[in-house]
Amino acid sequence: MQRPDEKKRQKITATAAKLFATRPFHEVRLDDVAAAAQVGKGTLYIYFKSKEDLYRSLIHDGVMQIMEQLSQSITNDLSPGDALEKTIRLMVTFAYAHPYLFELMRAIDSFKGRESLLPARRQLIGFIEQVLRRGADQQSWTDPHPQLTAVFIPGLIRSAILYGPKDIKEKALADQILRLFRHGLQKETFR
Amino acid sequence: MQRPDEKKRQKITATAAKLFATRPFHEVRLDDVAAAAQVGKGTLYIYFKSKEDLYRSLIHDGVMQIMEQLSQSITNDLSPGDALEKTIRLMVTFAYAHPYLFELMRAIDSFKGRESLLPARRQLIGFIEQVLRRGADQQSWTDPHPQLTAVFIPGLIRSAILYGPKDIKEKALADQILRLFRHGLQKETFR
Amino acid sequence: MQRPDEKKRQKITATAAKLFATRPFHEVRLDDVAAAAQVGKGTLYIYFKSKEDLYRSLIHDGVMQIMEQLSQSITNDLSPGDALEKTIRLMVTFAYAHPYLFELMRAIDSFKGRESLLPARRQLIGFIEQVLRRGADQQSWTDPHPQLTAVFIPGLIRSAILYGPKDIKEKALADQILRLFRHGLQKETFR
Amino acid sequence: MQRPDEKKRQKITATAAKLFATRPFHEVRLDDVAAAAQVGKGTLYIYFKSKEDLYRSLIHDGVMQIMEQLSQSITNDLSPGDALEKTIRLMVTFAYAHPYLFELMRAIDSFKGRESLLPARRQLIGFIEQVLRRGADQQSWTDPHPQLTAVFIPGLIRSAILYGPKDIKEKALADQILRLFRHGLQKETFR
DNA sequence: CATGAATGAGGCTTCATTCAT
DNA sequence: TATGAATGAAGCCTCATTCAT
Repeated sequence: MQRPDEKKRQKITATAAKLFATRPFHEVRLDDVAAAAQVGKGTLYIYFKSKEDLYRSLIHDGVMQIMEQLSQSITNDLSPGDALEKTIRLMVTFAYAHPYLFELMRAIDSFKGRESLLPARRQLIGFIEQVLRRGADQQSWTDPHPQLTAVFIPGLIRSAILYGPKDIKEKALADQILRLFRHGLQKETFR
Repeated sequence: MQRPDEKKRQKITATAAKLFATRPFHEVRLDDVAAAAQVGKGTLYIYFKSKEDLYRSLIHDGVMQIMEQLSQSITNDLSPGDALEKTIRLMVTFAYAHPYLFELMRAIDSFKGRESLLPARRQLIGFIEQVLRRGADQQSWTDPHPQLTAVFIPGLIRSAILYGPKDIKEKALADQILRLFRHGLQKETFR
Repeated sequence: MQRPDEKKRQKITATAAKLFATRPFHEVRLDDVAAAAQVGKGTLYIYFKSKEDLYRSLIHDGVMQIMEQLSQSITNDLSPGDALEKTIRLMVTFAYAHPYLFELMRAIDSFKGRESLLPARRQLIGFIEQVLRRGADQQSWTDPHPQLTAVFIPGLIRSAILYGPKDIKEKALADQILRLFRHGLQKETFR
Repeated sequence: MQRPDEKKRQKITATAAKLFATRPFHEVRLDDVAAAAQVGKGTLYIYFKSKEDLYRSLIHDGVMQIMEQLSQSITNDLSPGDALEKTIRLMVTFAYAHPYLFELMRAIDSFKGRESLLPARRQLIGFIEQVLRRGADQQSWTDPHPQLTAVFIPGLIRSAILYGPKDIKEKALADQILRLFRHGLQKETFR
């Protein structure tokens, strides 16, 4: 990803992320992106092939970052329970550090070439699924549909970030998700 | 002389829902909507103020329908557990019956007048929250953040519908969500 | 000019005149005309062939009315000076009685078929020209360009009505025009 | 890199003036303006906010030009009579040099924001009025309504240009107007 | 004759993309 | 590499006109 001026590329990326998160794709004008990033409009086309390419790059880069962090942190020597906890905490932390990413993923799967932008997301879901499968295989828990549960995790984070109470804290969110996965809503006495 | 026709409005609505669900807002052409609905382009503007108004109406109508079904089905004589189960099953059923709605809600919250279309969604979330609070109040379960949990429910359904395994069945999805809420992933010995 | 319902036709005409005088042609919607005239939109097409036909009719009818009044009042037994005075006073009176007409004539000559709507105006100008020529022929006055002077008269009235001081009275306007024609701005002593 | 080009703006202005003078506002297509000016359609919007803005600019610029010429030529050391003559000759000359302007002013006062474009016109009328008042003050002539007479002058020119004999010459027009202002139609014995 | 819902041609305008500088 | 003026395809929307009732 070494381009002529990596600094400038990142300035564009950061600016664009903000704008794309704030309004829907079709309301973001490249004029605005360029102005906000303090570069010429033509400059955008030096770093990105098109508006859609810029947009996809944002998502791709973001998801790739989570993926990298996950693959580094979630090693096979962790117990399945620890792996799941770490996965969730790491994703929640990431969501708070990159408040735009989950909002951005909003429309990602709807572009014409739907297939072309799933890979990064698929990888992420696949990774989570493996964590869940390991837990089921090792009988740490039971899950008839780990593939389904895997998509639940980003789904929960996204809905919390976008629609949840504004004052919810990172730790509270992670705890609540973990609580759900550990023992649902049931009374403490079940534990 | 013809009177404004509710049938025609619904034909447009149904057609538009399909198209808006298939591609992102900015890729849906009103020409196509009109053609698919077999009405003139101008006719759209008899029933809807603008493209965005049409889009918002779809969501609004859909969410309102869920709301109505919920308010009719979820009565206070149900036990909290039954109320939660019924809520989830009803929403999942609705999601399968209206495969476009959850897809549509994708971008809805990003339009300029964000505030203007949340009401319906807020109502829905508020309703779910009440169900959850009743359960907590009556000590059927414990939930430190019912407002957060409330947004989880549509979030789970949405992520399953959009990104889950294509062959997942309605019952399996509802069961999985219920399982999660009832006792998480745990076996007796979980952790 | 006997149509099915002459009352209704006149109501439309009167309403349309007001609207066309208030805004430029392209800003007057037939929807508005119909609503203001309290008739259905389709009804307009019973009385007029098209929007432009409606517009032209307004002018045509108005100019024809002036013409009729002029031909009745300005007879050959009048002295040229009296004829000119009567012509001017009559036109000014008409302008005050039909405040919209001169405003309406604004754009009349610019439509595609420019030639097709001049006739009424030409007749009017021609009539005034005859009055002027008679005065010149009978040596009541001198005018090297009676055809030019003829167009001056409606031009003066129009500019006074549209751009003149709002409080100018009918008599004052007629007097001022007559004064100009009689002895220009020159000092009273010339008289 | 190209800078916004005053030349290009003027090319557009000149072209548009021709077209707007030829047909009424609503029959002028911006496509045609762009094509005739040999610029892209979008280019129009770099220099003008909208079709109406383009139109108004034409008038405004034109009236401003007359104003400038007048303020430069009509100085207080001129006798009132000379000032009036110069004013009229200058305006007539301008009308012949810019055959479109008076035609353009046709509909100008009817747009929604009527107030917004009168300033230039008002200035012009105000200027003429001053010339007339000076003459009256210095007893060069008598005029009970200089404000009315002031609007007469552009009114006369306009009607002559638009409706007068096609072959009338610039000098003949100015002479005729001057004759009118100097001593009306009278022969020594008029009336 | 009267109506107003329906139509669709066509306009204005936007905005991603290009390219001369 | 960087710029932003220029472009023109394409969309939303309007509104004169039609026609079923």
